[in-house]
Amino acid sequence: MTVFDELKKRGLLAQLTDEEEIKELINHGKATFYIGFDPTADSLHVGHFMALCLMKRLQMAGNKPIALIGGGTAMIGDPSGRSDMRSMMTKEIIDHNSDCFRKQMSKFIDFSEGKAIMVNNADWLLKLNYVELLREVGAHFSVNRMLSAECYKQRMEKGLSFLEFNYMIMQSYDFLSLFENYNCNMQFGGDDQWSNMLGGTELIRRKLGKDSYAMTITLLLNSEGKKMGKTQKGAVWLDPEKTSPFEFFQYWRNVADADVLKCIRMLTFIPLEEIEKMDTWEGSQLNEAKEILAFELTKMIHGEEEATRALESAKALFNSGSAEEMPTTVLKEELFVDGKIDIITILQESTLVPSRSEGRRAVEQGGVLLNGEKVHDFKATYEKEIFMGDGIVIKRGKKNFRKITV
RNA sequence: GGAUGGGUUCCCGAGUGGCCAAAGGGGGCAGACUGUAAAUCUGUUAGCAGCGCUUUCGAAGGUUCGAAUCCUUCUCCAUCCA
Repeated sequence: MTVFDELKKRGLLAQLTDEEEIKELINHGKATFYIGFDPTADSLHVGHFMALCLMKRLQMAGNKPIALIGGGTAMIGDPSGRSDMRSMMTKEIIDHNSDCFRKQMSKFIDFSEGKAIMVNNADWLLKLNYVELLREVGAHFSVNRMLSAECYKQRMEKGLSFLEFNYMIMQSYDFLSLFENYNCNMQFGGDDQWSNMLGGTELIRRKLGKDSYAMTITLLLNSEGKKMGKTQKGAVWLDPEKTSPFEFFQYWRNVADADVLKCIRMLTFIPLEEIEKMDTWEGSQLNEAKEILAFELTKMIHGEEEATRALESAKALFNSGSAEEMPTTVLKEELFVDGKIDIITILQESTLVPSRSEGRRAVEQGGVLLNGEKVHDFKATYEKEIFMGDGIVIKRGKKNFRKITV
């Protein structure tokens, strides 16, 4: 199967400027393409991961990827699909984030000589001269056209600053520079980038009279139409310091039935034939598929060892209620009063609850278990002795476990 | 620059002097049911040393026994006019 067909069958392709031409180029390894990543945080997340996978697949097919870190565009902030303005970041933070991105990306993509390159658009964007840019680039953009772009729709109601309005120009300029300096003839990205990417191909056509191509990948949405890879607490990060391998594993282990197969197809490298077999799975059998999904993804990002550990922990935890590998909290000596400690303090110390009030509620509603026994009284106190040795296992709700020792 | 409307808790949104820690919905959390899924039902959803206290309605001042609500200044947003 050709790369193009594979991408298509996995449901990764969203919009393309010229299907035939793109197919031809990427199937024969003739494309030099770029994907931009704005360093808006100090770690990549799942959305970036999809783009990196695409990069990897195309690299394996002999195409040359350019990973562009948006050190310059991050100074502006992409308004696409957003309902409010991004907070402005300082140069220092952007530089730091760029470094983090660079390190994480190197784990997935082979940047050795000739295989792929990494560039930072701060290198050319920050040097631009305003008037010159307006004459050279700005003249080729129609404000009317830009405003009618779908990506600004929400912002047309809430307000759009001139700063952000220029984002499209910057991204288009990036494509032009890469086209001229690196023979980059294609740009890929998330589907929300479509308008910005078209801006680039248009600019290249108008300035240089040459053809370039753009293709977007489907945004990973769940069955409710929300972006996946986000939790109440924020994004699911690739950095193990920000989202532990176990949490990462659990996120995927817990996706809805309706979303498992789609995730496996779009995110993993499992051969399509195998995925097709899973397609017939139903009911509780889908749990197996979820386990595969979680394991595969954890393996890709944190390595096989961590993935196995997460899998084992999860199994042990949900079957017997205990496990070797579990987030552990060590209680400090001063927390004990007369050799005792109360349940609320334990909950709070272990970060199972954010406040004492919530801890009290959790106990009152019967959501707290200590070594498998339901805690009925929020005033319950415990002797220091029971935390000795292996300690105890405390559980809040169905899925939050913590081991407590002294 | 001018006119008008507006900023309420995680989000949307009611509330125009005491009955307001603030209706309703969404989301979250917990319980029941289950398959670590979905749907449904129930409870809960500012913080604390539980029936009391402390902080909260864009910010700072003021009026009042008492302010989310009235006044002043500031600030931010939207719409219309320039």
